[in-house]
Amino acid sequence: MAHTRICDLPLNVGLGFVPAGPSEYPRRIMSHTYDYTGIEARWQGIWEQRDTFRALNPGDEGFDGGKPKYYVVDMFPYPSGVGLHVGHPLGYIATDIVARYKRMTGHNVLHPMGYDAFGLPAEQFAVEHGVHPKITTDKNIANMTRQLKRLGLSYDWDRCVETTDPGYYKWTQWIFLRLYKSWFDPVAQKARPISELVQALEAGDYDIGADGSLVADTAGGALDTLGGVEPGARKWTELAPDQQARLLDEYRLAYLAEVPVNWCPALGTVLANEEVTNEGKSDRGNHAVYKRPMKQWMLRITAYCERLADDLGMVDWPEPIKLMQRNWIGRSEGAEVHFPLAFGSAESSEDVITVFTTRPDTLFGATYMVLAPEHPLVESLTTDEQRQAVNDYQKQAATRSDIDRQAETKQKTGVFTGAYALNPVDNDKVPIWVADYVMMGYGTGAIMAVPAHDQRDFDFAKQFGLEIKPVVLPTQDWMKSHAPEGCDKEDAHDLMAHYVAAADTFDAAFGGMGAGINSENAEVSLNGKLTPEAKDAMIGWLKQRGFGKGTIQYRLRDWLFSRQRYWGEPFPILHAPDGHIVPVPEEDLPVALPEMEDFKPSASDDPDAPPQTPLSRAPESWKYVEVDGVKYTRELNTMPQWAGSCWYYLRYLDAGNDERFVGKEAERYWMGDNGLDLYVGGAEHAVLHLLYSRFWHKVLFDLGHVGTAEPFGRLYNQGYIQAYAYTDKRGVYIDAEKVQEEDGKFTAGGEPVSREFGKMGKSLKNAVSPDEVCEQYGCDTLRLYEMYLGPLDQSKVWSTRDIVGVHRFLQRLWRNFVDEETGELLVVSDKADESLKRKLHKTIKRVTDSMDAMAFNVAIAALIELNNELVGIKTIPREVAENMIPLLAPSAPHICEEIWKRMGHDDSISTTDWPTHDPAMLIEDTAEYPVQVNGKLRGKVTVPTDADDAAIEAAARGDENVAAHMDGKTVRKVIVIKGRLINIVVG
RNA sequence: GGCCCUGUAGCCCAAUUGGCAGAGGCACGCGACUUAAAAUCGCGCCAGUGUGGGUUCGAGUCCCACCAGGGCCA
Repeated sequence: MAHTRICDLPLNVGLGFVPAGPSEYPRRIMSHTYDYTGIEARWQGIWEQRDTFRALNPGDEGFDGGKPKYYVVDMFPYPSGVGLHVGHPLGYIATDIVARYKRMTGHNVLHPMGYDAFGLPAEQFAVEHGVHPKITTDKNIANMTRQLKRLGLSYDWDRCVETTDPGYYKWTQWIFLRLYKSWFDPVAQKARPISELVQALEAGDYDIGADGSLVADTAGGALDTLGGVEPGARKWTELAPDQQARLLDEYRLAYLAEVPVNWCPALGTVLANEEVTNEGKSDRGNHAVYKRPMKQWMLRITAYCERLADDLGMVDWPEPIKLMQRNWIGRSEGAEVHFPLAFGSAESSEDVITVFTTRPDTLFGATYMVLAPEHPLVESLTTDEQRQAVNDYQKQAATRSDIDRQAETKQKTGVFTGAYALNPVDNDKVPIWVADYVMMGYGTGAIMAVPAHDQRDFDFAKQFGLEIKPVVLPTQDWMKSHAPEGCDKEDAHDLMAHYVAAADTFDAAFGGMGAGINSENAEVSLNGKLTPEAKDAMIGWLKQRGFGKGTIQYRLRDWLFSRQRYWGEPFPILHAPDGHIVPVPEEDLPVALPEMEDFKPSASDDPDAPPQTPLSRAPESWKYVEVDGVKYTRELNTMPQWAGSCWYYLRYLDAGNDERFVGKEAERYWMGDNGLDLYVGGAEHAVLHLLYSRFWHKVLFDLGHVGTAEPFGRLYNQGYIQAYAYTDKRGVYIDAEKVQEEDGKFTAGGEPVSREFGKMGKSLKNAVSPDEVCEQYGCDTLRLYEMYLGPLDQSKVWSTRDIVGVHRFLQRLWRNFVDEETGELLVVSDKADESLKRKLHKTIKRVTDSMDAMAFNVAIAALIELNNELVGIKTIPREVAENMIPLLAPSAPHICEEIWKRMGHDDSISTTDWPTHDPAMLIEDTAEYPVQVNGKLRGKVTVPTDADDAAIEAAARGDENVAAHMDGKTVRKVIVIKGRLINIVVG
């Protein structure tokens, strides 16, 4: 498929400079001052001309397989209409420095860039302005590419990917089909082709249980996780073909399901849980979101919960990000407990309420049960007397948001169903209530309430006068601070007696761990057992008696994968008239988006408005496909924005491949054993993109399409660039550029404004464009400034005022190397003197260490220091110049290329070897030791570097002031730390 | 409410990971150059590390509590 990608368009630096070939390198320049504009445009032209940063794949001509690989990727941007502000390139500059540094240390470096171009803003802009999203997207990509190229970033632009490119989303669709055509084998804990499930079923390895679960046909316990032996199990061969098809759909990793979804009428689409804020609003646009059932595509990410959590152990990521992912996955260990209904027979599942609890050890204290208002059993359980009250309550609950319902401070509400269940441990009748503090979406939508040991249950029980039975003995301290008036808080026995007799008189529930009390039946006793032990004992008993089992519960839900949008990937799916689903044959991919005039989503204020996808208005010729005389309808939803970003790092490896999503050899080489060597982006993607992406990667791994279990071996989060923002007296943001400062007061147009502070961006009107800075100071200055602001992973404040600091550094560097009067190079073949040489080697070490630690601010500081040293001398010894310029080259590549060229090198500095320091040059002949007496600095002594501890100690004792402080006291201890200090402890 | 991160000079930040608190930049002051200013060059200025405890011969660094700012989850 022939198509022109926007990022293929030629460089337009907008400076009237037409890139010249290397042979046309200008020999004479009019002015000899630091002409960053000319230098930067010239070198950017040369790099582009020479393909300097093209990365070779195995098999390419000139590929050197002997070098180690280094694959470094930025989280690719959304091509927004306003272009880049200086906050965006923070990470890009950092990865560029790493890429350039790694090239110089002998690595094959792959450093690509692309665009995540599907999504709401382009579509919304298109709707508002009547322009096709393709046109705005292309325009924005062209602009951002121009901005990025102007920063001198060493991307291999030949590998640029755009998620909206049919040549790209062909493979997004292909991967979707991999998910559709796979199932998750819970025994092997991996995805397998669905055809293997069919084979297993045909071979009779599994039977089908009454509830559709697979039941191992063998007696062995290995397949236990698939479900217990069920009496109503049927053979695969007994099923009708459509039943077989439906059964398979139950196991696919991509499946259609009628599920309660987050419906946002204002956006006219559904949203994933991850796209809904805590306030129950849409992440984008802050519109109201409602729960409603809809038939949607889902991806079975929950099958991978365990591996997604466990495999975080094998990647080098910031701990807080790992923690956030673990929290999001939300693994909790506990037990599933079946409560028989008081008047049921407990023979079939309908007569049982199943709950999940993390505290099975408190089962003896379960004095009532609560169902979520949406729980399917509410209808059948409720007695006639209570029906009216329950129905009213359900209606009322539907209007409250989940957050509202879960707030612990809020007063609890609820209503009795009139029905009872039996606590399996003692056959006590426990009332079944309906209350909205229990969510249908988590666990089973039903809980056993243990009011003595759960605060929400405690509040509820107090409010409705339900029994509070303590079954865990709290700590002394806890009882002391929560005991009611009238009991002796200093008397442990009195406290305990009070608690056991009347836990409801205490002012809170005890949720901690402790010894069991009141927990005994004929077969099991938890009394005296500590919580973990008690849990095990209870789970053992439950399992033995068939009342439950130990399970692991996850917070993560399956991924809602349909959107009612135009500007997204179409699904490669056809619907037959009889409702069954047929995947589009892979040779027919991509299913291209149809050309459409009207692609507006059907937005509405009415939460009950029926969802209508833009593609339902597509031309008939697109919507319907006839195969073998059957008229199929295409799937009319599109994929969410996250789809394209799930795998782009794989496409970079082999961007032009029309045969495969990525060539095997390219994938094996660049992904290596641990995936990406460095992945840099904002922490805001901690739980969305990074989780989805890992999930897809694992599926591809299971199916043998990629060779690593994890995609991103190392992750690094850059901080945000923040900036001052200003509001007028109405609280409206004012353009930061219009604000003036006088005597610490801020005004705009004569009106006083107040200063705030926040992440740079359009909404706070405090964005600074990199174009402005490049024009005024050059991009080398911008690059240095952004790195010099502070540690990369921390947020820092943009201050245009401070840019001059690094700019002065570059000017000073220029003057150190080039005579501004004559343009003459000031590098000479003289030897450097000893102290300068030492300084140089110290700098090499410091810069190298800092580069490895990604502490670019420190690396730059070290180079400024060395440069300041050179200010004092008229000419630069070549041995200094030859080392110093390469040290700076990754950070400020343009000026370094220019000086390098003038020093007589014809090759780009980017291919030069990174300097190495001579350890001998770091060793001084003598060392100065601070001498402490009792930890306080009392003197300094200078001794030969190779002096032994005794000699150092002797020298220290010889110091006059030290001796004075030791006078008349006994020396208790002498600590001599080689190369550090001496501490004499006296007393 | 829980968890995580951060707190060093007027400001941004270093500190070899437990070893002399100061590398660098900004701002400021003085001087040189200049008719003058800018630029440039030179010199100088300033904190005991948010607060209170603890561990240690020794704490910016480790532990506990609190305070402030930021983030994530409720």
